[in-house]
Amino acid sequence: MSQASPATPDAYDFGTIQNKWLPVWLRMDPFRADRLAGDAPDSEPDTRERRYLLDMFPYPSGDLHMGHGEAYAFGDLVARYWFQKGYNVLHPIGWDSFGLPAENAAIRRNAHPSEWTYANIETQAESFKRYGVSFDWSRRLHTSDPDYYRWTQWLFLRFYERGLAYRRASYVNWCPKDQTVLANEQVIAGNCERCGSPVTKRELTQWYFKITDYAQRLLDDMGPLEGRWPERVLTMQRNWIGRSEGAYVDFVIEGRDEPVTVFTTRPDTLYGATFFVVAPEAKLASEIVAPSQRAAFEAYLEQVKRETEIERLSTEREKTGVFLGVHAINPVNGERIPVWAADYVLADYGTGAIMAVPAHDQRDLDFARKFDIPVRVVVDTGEPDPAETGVATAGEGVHVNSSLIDGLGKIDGVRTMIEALEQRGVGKGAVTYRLRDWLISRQRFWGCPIPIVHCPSCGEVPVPDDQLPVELPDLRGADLSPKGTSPLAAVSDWVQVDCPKCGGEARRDTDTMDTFVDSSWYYLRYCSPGYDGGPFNPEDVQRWMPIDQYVGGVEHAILHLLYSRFFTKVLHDMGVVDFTEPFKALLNQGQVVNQGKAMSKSLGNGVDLSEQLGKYGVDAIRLTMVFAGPPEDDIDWADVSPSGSLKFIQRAWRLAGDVTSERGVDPATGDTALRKVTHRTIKEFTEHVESFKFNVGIARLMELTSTIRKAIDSGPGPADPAVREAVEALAVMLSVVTPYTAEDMWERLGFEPTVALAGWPSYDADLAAAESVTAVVQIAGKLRDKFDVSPDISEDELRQLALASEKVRNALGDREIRRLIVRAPKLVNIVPG
RNA sequence: GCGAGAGUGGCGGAAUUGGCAGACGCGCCGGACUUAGGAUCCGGUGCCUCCGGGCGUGAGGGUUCGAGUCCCUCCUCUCGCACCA
Repeated sequence: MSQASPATPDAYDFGTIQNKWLPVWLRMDPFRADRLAGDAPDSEPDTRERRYLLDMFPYPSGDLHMGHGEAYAFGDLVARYWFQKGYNVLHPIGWDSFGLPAENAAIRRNAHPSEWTYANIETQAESFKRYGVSFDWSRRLHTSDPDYYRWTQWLFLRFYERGLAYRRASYVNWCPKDQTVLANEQVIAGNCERCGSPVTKRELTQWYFKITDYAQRLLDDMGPLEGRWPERVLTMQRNWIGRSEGAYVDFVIEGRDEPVTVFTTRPDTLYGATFFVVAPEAKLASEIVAPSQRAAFEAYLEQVKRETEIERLSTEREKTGVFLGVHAINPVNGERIPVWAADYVLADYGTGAIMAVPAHDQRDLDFARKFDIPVRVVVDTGEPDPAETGVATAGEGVHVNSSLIDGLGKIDGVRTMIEALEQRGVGKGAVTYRLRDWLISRQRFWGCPIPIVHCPSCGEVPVPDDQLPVELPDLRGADLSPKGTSPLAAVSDWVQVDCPKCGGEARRDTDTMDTFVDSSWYYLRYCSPGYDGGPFNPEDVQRWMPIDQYVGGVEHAILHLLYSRFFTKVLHDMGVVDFTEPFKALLNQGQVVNQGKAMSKSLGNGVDLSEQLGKYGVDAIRLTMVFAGPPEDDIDWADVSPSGSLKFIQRAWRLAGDVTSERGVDPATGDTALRKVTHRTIKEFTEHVESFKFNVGIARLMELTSTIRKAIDSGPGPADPAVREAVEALAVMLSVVTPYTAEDMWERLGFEPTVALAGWPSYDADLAAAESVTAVVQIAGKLRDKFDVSPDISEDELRQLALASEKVRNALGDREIRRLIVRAPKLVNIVPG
């Protein structure tokens, strides 16, 4: 098509149209936020109502792909709709430009990560422009720019001051391929979120953000997001945070002064505790192990450390463990119970130790049966004895063998037991969360350096604000290959630094931050991109935030979205923003797949966006994405028809060339039947856009297009003002999906660019209202006749019409009418006797 | 195992409060115009049919004058979490 002869008045050629309008738009730059305010400092402000639409910014891995094509088609549709509605719209773009792929590419090519990164950014920027996305290019940012990461570091230091950034030694997730640690959120089913390698554990000292301090608020603040975020994202976040209620209980360990606290959700089963388990990696385990058992314990610990997360998490796996040679004292009955180390207890959840109640917890029962530990029933649920069946009775029942709570049910038992524990000072009611602190340090080069100096005499010293940014050294040509420690550690003249506090010799922290830190605040930077008095200008953030509509993939349901919510709450507590949630509404677009499977090189089913654009043009591809189905559903490229989209676009475009009436003629003198369709379409398309039912909206535009075609060819003809009215409205509505075609139609209709700011068409409610509706007559619920009636027909009139119908009387025969339901104006149901 | 969501033609998908099932598109069939058609336009297209009609929204039951929609049981699929005490 694009290779065909250049566009003549009757031949649509998308290549010609794209080449014609793209330079015009770039020159006009029509999508600047605050567009009505001049650039002069004393100019009037843009007082229109503001809307902030944000698409999740891309990672610059090569050119844009099909997934980008889909996501940005949806985001752009909404943004362009808001522009047409006359809002002052902020629709920015930038790049999440730190990250491992750049580093790995640099290692392969023996180049600097920035070369690969910034080259890809330029490629993507050009592709976005060609794709016709309505960005405000003046606000572009890259998280790998020192101007940006200076403020990432600044924020880190504010977190540090507030005790929300800290370092500790712990067993952490380790990706052996990427040679770096990972946050809990970045381990997907035991595998590295990035590269898919099985994750192992390592004991390392790492930086954390104390997101657990915000667990309850992260839960509570989801209330207002209900209905405006996808339900499944909210559910996933709730599950991830994982609040659970129960109690802390203190157990004395023989030979140790300090009692050991455990968390349990079933304090009511305390009398059924027959052993005690400590996580092998927990410090406690090696502290309390008896000398006689130390060798056995250490062998076990080695074995546990070798296991990958996948092996460890497998539910079929047999329980393992080792007796530690000591006993704990049950605080309610003084009973001595053996203490074991077993890896089914996690070191970093609760207190890393549990009381085991095998009768009423399946995991404890599995363990007890394997190691011949007694099972004592303390809740009678009416089910058979767990010791015999091997099935723990975890449900509700009446307490037995439990002294002070005998005879009580679960709820009363829990309450009474907590009261008793509190009275004796050996426990208390408690809430814990599954959420862990966010591990943010990474042993890689291409990220934001952690602005901390380690001084032999002063300890951790923050880099003073006026010395930010701590810039990455130019490691061109250096060895970046992963070695398990940051490549920065090898750059001695970068690492060695004077201590900001005492001036003595000190060393920089050599880890870089998780790139999810960079992306946790970029949406704030967009509000005042050049600002150098802080990460953002609070006044500008006040004006634009929170984001009215966020658009992006569901793969960030927890990761990025949870982190950003956390950041926003911290900034709120710092007093610099007055909102607590960054994203008022969220739209998750689905994935583009091919032949039922995710596109991948190994499957050979990849579809290249730029190739599709070359074949069908930008508009047809965008339309195909939007028309394929609901935005949140996956699109199988094998099931959709870009050529069908192109056909429709051409049909619409030709209409503009057929209009022969002049601009500005009063459409009221035009054909009423066509006007009704036009106005009803405007009404419905608007509603469908507002409710994100874009595919249904497009269907209405297709119907309008057919109707106009008929009006021109076999109706009132091309000179009728109603035809012009219809085509103008069609062009403006299409502009949110197929901007090039719409612009060209607009020109053919005699207007100047740009159709993008032409203003959304309004509709006449009388014309949009249906003049007649189809009433149906059923007999016993089966359709027997239908006819057109006025929408405001009375029940009586409708009943008369129905009973008078020939078809109805035939079908009814001589049966009695037992009941008659009339729902004017749509339905009559006759129930025969 | 736990949690969430979804099952509608050959396909993608439509269907206010329960009220014409299958909008729109793809594909397919037929026609027009053509030297030609992988262009364009027009028409048809859920299944069965003795052409009266009958049957149809994963299966079975229920509520109702009326169920794709509400309730119960089951089946299948997708996604998330996965020893969280």
